[in-house]
Amino acid sequence: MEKTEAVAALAALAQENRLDVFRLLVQAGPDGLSAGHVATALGLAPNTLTFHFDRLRHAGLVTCRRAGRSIIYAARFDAMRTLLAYLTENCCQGTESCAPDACVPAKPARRKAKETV
Amino acid sequence: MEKTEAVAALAALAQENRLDVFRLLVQAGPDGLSAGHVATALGLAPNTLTFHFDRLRHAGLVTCRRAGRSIIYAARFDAMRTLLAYLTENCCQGTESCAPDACVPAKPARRKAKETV
DNA sequence: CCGACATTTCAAAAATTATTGAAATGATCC
DNA sequence: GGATCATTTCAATAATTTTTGAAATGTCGG
Repeated sequence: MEKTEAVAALAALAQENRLDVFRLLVQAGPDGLSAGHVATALGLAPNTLTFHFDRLRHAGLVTCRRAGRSIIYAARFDAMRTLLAYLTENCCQGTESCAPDACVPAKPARRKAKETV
Repeated sequence: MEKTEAVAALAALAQENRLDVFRLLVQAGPDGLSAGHVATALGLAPNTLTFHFDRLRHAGLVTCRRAGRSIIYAARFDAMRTLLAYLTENCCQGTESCAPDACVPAKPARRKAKETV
């Protein structure tokens, strides 16, 4: 991942409304939500929301597709993972300062027997 | 983690120079680097760097301590992990859209027998 | 085709953020 | 104590970003 992309993605997330939007989409899963649904859920003006969607989309963090007269936005999970990996690249000089538990699923599947201390 | 903190941390990272600074500190490990060392490494004016350090510090992403006439800055790995976890909270509705490989260590220690495919 | 709805576009104003240069602080060396 | 080095503070300017309101586009149902 290039630095420019990472900055774009972080800048896209570094705003209260957009962070709300993105997390809502992340929690909604791959199927996404309509623009109107998001606007209602978060209480944002539709044109303001378009502006924020645009920034998220240009940052590569969401995709959109038309469905009838609505437009459905969805989080790009691959982009999110790439970003997280970029932040921790070559981290901690081999020390264990950085634990790998980045994904906290809604439904905890099953815990491993024991972590590598 | 509160939304406000997350926005602060993301905003702190959403700037080219600060992202460089933070990643340099992340790669330097828990011991950190002096302000001057960072300034030289990245070619930044010392007062500009102070401004950026301040933002990183207020966002809780770095700590600083004095050592002689230098001041040593270090990444806060705990804060980084908390932020990453916040982004992926309750993610993907149980689908596997979000993989857990957030930490890519500099020196690959030893590979586990087999990854969970 | 017309009316209603969902979303986007455009332009301007308001707010926030980054960089700069000069001067101040604090620690060390002689 | 005075010179020197490392970093910070302060104030001003420059640049970017967010919000707003009004009008436009595209889609559907009758």
